[in-house]
Amino acid sequence: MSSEGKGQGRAAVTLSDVARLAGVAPMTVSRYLNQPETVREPTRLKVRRAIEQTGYVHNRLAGALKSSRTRLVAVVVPMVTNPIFSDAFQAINERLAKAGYQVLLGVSGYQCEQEQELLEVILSRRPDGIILTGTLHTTTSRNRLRAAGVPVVETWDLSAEPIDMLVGFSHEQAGRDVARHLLGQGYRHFALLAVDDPRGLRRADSFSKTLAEEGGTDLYRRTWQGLPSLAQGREGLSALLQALPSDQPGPCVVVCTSDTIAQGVLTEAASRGIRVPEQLAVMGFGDMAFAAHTFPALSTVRIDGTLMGHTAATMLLERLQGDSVASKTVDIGFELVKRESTI
Amino acid sequence: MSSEGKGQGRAAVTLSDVARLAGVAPMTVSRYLNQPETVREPTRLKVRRAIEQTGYVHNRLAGALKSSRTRLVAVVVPMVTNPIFSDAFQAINERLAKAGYQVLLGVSGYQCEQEQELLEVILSRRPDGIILTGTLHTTTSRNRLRAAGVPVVETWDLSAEPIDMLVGFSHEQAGRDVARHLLGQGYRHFALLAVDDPRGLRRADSFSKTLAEEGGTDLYRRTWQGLPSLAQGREGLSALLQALPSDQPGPCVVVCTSDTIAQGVLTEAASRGIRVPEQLAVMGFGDMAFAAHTFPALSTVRIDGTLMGHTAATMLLERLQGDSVASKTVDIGFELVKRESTI
DNA sequence: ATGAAAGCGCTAACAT
DNA sequence: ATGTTAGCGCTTTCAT
Repeated sequence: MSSEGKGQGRAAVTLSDVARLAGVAPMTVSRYLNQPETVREPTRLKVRRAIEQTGYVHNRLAGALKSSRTRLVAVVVPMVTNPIFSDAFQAINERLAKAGYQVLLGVSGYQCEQEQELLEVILSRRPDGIILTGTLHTTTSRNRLRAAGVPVVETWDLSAEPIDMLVGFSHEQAGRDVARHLLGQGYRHFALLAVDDPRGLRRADSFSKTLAEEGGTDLYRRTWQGLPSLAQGREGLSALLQALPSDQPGPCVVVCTSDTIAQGVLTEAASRGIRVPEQLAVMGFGDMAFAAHTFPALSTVRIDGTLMGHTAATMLLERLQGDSVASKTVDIGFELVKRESTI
Repeated sequence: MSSEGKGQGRAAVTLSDVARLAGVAPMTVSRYLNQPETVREPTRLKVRRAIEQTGYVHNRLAGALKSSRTRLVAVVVPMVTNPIFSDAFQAINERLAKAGYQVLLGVSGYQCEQEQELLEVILSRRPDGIILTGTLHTTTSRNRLRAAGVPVVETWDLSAEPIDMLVGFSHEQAGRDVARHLLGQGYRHFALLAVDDPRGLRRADSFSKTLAEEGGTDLYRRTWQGLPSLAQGREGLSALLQALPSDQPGPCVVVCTSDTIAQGVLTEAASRGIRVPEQLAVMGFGDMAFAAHTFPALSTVRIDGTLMGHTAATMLLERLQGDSVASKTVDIGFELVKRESTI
């Protein structure tokens, strides 16, 4: 190869090389790169040409070291394969990219010890900000984050004591509202299909508790480990049908902590010729893209992931630009969406 | 707040502070951090204590500047909300994290001009390696990448002229194999539902071409822009049914460039009481997690995203560790999975 | 509007 | 096994 790559060929082009070729000081090139408007057009032209000729690529590593601004934001998600996070993550990235920041990704695997290790690695990169999923962190993590003085946004939850900033919604309230809504529709028989993610579990518990308090009705419950899947929904309904008394007096609602599980329930129902919602009702969570297009269309709880991501990124950017010190908490709420899978 | 954050309080703790407190040279602390086995236990202990006392967090920014190794790998995906990439992305991240590398995320939005801009920003971070999606890049991008001398792995495709390393499968062959398989099963009436992503389109074109050459049969085709969705599948089948002659002599296969679209077709079929595969057959692509659990179970083309991601990361890491200069191409292949949605 | 000096915090290379 | 020296490539700060 004839390239002048850093690996094999000559030393990489530096800002000083560009400056020499352009006949200006290195500082002028730096200004051209960072605040072009402070450089006069004739000078800009010289610099531009020199950059083109040399094929110079700005080195933000060195700049960051001096200025202690990396323009890096670390985003920690539990699992990239869980589509519930995709919209928020996409929105975060979009917003940050537009503002000239880049995303350093961390995957915590739903474990706060793993998150703690991750955070150490992340902090060693000196990100300008950190966006976390959830409010469940080790004490060490919280202390380190505070000590580092990095702006932090926690997402997907509300908590009494955020590390710094927070955007999310109340999972307790979501569970409660679903229970009340279904009780209000006249349902008295419930099944709950959940995966063991911490927030989903809290919704489920809140749901059960509300039922116990306000309905006094029976509840079949099944919990899985890992990611929500169609298979769980199918399996869950099969098991439920076996557990159900044959003299079941009224229709049962299957409440799922994820739309994906709910879609599995609908699928299993279709495969058995069970009519939804007449014989069996189904409630999802998330209002993912497909929820409006299942058959029958899925009643669910809408979470606006895009809004959450956008809000999180915006809060962070505002803090990064201005100096508004106020810790802020934003409740983006949720919305019950009644479609055809429930009465 | 009483924290010693970089923002408000005192200056951040540096490696030299730790060294002073431990009564050793800065270099010894650096060794402790990077190759602890080269430091004797008594010294290690002193350093460990000093780090704990000061709450020191390693600054890899400065280290990277000196050593020109960032331990950063940039990963560019078209869209994080497209679940087809999730498994591969997850596998990449896992493999890299285990090896002490971190992922810098880039989202190209399926546009190679956008990718080009992204690449400039990415290169300014001096990543040790780059993993790209697809082989469609601007000439400028290819040149810059080569000039930078960064190891590059392109994924999700095979191409005559990779930039550096490559792992994927042949979309032409996939389209052809699907066509031949279905012709072999006796199908003569075809519909094709596609989204306009470049690789899906190539599969679709190859499929159509093979049909024209080897089957001479009719083909209904519909293409959407953007991400694959359930809604497209439902809409696509509705439109197809209207377009179909009422005296249709045999069953039709709906071939989709994504499992998600195929799931939509199954959903629409179920909602209309159309029996699959007797009255209508459906073929997906991807073998995503749900494909084995739809009703009926979806025949599809399996792509092992986890394997692809793992392979890509491993190739990169090998290059980063050893100095094997050989450009390598890996064909991970694909597999036709016959389930119940086709005969 | 441009330049000169100094140094961000670490590690490669070379001692000891 | 540990220490010393020098400097990575940029930007802050202070001149001009």
